[in-house]
Amino acid sequence: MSATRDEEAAYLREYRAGDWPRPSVAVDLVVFTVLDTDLKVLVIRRDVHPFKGAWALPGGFVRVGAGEGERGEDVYAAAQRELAEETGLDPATVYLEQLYTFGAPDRDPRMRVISVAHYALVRPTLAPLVVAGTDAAAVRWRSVAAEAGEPLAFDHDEILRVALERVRGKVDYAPIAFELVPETFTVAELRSVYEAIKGTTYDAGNFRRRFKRMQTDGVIAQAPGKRTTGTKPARVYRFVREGLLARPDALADT
Amino acid sequence: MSATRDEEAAYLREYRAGDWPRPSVAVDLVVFTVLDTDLKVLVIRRDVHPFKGAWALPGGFVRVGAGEGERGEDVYAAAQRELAEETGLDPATVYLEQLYTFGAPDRDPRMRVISVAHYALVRPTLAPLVVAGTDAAAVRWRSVAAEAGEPLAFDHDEILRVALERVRGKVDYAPIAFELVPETFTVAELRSVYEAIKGTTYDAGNFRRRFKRMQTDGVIAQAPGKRTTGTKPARVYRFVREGLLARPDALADT
DNA sequence: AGAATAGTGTCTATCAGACACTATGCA
DNA sequence: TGCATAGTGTCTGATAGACACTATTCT
Repeated sequence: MSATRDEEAAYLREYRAGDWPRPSVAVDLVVFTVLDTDLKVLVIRRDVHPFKGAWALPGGFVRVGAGEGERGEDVYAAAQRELAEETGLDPATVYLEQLYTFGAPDRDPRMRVISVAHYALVRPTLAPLVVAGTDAAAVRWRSVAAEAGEPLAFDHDEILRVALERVRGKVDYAPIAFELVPETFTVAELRSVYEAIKGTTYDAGNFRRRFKRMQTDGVIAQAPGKRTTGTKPARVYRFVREGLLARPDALADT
Repeated sequence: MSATRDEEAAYLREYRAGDWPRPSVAVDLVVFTVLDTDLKVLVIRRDVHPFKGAWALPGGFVRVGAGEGERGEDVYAAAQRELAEETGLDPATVYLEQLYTFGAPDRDPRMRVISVAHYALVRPTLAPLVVAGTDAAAVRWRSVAAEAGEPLAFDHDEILRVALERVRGKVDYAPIAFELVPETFTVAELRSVYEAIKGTTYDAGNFRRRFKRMQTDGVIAQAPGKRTTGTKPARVYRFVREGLLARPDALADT
């Protein structure tokens, strides 16, 4: 056993990475927010070739060390870094999760690029802080509605489609809607987020009942004060992350 | 617009991939089956360094073209190829789906390797066909039970954990259990698969009711003949893949 | 006063868990 | 004949959808 370990140490000392061709690995980001009861995705206008002038998802390459001891950054760290660089958002304030890896050989006309897509959820209170990064001519919150605009660059329409599918599915069993409301929120505000994500309407009364269940489960707690969006001021609540600990398996991924 | 396209064509003609360091990209496979009412995962004994002699998940590198025109294979195709090479299974007869991408900088002691993990579901009727591939000393169906054996090589215990989580969650809303029974099956056989996956027991009567609902929904159809596993022979059924078309959004990923 | 939203309560259908029960084929 | 498994039926509690209704505040 120890002999095997010594042998392995020797093997690793002598090991030189073969010269098999390697792909570039990128991260692409599907950044969502909800503005005016509408689900939006962040797109940037490409300032460089290829697809110069087209809208695209933000993204960039994973930094890989040159070999000798230096290994580079984690894939998730790369997603966080690109989020900060390309949008100006602080990763600590944003929900970020790996989505799917897209590896078609010709998805980038320049060379072989395998992209590990992630999606992010940004509170509407933070959405206005977004600024264009260095290699983008502009940033825009685009509606995810089907009719919304020209095709995106690369396979980004496909990535967006998968991200939408994921978020629409996950919102039913994981507490991700809370990542798309301000720190404190009213029942109607949370309902509006669900409606924007699912693309349907929910009965106000029934949604309220669901809301109350989350409150008795300790997932939601009342916050001080009231907020008046329309006519009558409404109570405000906040998300209790620790409340989830009471519910088994609710931490599946968050 | 056309000017831009010409410009882009020229750009691509001139484009030479930069010499940024690139990672190796691999696929790892979590291959499940159910044998003797127990969920098993396929592990191979490593015949080479590193982790020589340890059990590991099957896997291998994605083939990337050398550049000039040749781009190499799709990531999913690489997973199919590795499945065939390392286990002898025909990818056409096996359910295979991308799981998650593992990209910690030091997950492989040799060099930077980013692995796109997939999971596969193999019918018990095909499980005995598995044979060891070229760079494995042995193959084994190992129980996924927590107490089952020594740690796996690399971060494969973590990959297995994520795969289990995915399958346990997905079996409740997608028809993946049918990939783990023979072409025709009894109610008890399907129940046994659910029990193996979830690690619990289901009331036979209640499960039967659920089964019947799938039948009226057109997802399951009765097949000719009966099968006798214990005492009394039971009716056999088959999965009707097209039956899902009647149910909206049931095709989410399958 | 009227409009609009906040908030409450009821009826019904669906589904899961617990469990009692009958039916059938094999040893 | 007994036993194990196949297969049926009932009761109860939780939840979602539809919808009627009251309460409060702003204009």
